[in-house]
Amino acid sequence: MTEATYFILVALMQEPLHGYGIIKRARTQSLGEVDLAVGTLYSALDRLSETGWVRLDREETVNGRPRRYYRITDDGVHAVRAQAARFQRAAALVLRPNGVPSA
Amino acid sequence: MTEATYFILVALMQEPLHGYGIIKRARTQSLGEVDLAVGTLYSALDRLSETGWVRLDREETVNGRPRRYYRITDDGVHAVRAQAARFQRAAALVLRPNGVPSA
DNA sequence: ACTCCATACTTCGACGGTCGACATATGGTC
DNA sequence: GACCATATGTCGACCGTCGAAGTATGGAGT
Repeated sequence: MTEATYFILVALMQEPLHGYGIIKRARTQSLGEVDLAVGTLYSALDRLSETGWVRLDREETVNGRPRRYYRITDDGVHAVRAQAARFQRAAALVLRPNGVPSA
Repeated sequence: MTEATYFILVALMQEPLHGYGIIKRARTQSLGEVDLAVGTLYSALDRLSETGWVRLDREETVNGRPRRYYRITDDGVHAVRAQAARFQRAAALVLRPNGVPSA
């Protein structure tokens, strides 16, 4: 899972959001480190819909223009937790150099 | 920094290694999760040499064939520590949902 | 009024990194 | 003799990221 995908899923863990809302939440949650490009977001959202980690929650019409809200699925929650554990282990290799396999 | 780059740098933190040794160490350190493809490794090593995070340590000749050992630089150590901290924060968003910015 | 910015979705081409195959070579195991 | 581990390197294909352009509204500043 790429970092972009991870932060999209994390953003959706609290509540369903629309595309632009995901970009904003990822930015604040990463303390400004992750700034998703629109191209990255929408293509990632398409991919996530196909894999079933995210699905369309509802569609609103604001000012005559559609606003699509996405919701994370149970599979998505499972995937993001697994990735968090991988990040944790990867970080531990450097931050807590105990238990590092010597070979 | 990509995950491949991260695990290459982590592998080199203990001691200088040659290409194939990096692949093996990354595999054991990641508990089998990261299996660097040769194409990924050598192109990443070229990039890391250019950015100055890694440099050629020494060159041995074994069975008439060259064996190149790479060493991580101080800049490289700094970069990998910074990335470890980012991984830690990313993981904490999911594993310790305290202190998550609400907006 | 006009400009600029934030909000909001979509598409597209360029770019960068990853992957696996191929090439090449030796030594050990089955 | 076949196969695998060791070992370096190149190449094209593929996939994900990026930024720009297009489109559109509402609010703030000049």
